[in-house]
Amino acid sequence: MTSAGPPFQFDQDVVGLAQSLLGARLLVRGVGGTVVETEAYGRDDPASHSFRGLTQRNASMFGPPGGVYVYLSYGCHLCLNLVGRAGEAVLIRAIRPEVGCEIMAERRGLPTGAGPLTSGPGRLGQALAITLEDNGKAFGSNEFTLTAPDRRPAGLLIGPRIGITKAAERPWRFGIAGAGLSRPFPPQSATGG
DNA sequence: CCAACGATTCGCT
DNA sequence: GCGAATCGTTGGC
Repeated sequence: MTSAGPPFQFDQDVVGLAQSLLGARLLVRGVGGTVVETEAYGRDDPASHSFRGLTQRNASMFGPPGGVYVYLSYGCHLCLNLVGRAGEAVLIRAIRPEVGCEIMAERRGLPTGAGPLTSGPGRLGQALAITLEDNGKAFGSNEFTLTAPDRRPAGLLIGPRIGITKAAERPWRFGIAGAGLSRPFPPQSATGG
């Protein structure tokens, strides 16, 4: 039919949310592609921005499920998150660029068709022109659309999260094998594919 | 108030 | 593979 897929279920455990996001079509102001890499950040999670409770920066993490949480990383990069249950969020680490590739390349300062557009949270934020103004907005709005895949994609990868020092042993990074990942997954983490 | 620290990326060795 | 860039948030004094 004309349906682009089932509605997305935001109100679920953040680990399941991070996995179910894989294969979804993400568009920000009409530009984007398919989510291929995510990380889960929980409420009682030393690596999470919400670990020490509500602050001004992480306030949107405690907002309604389906919200947009944007933060500035290393003073340079704006990273996009999907808010789940209170204090939980999914960092979108990589998408496969499909819609508006020329726009994304221009935003990244790269020639069309050359270089990584949206593999890595900082690159993705730049390619999708994410700003702190987007913090607190909602997925499902005109600006942020998210469509779940008809089927769970094959080739699920599971591994430890990237770039953190606390709770690094938690296998809360998820990806789709063979896609444009920000970094390779450790060996032996492929399942079902 | 001040110092330390990132959920990163890019360029150079 | 390693280190600088860069600045808001955080925690301690």
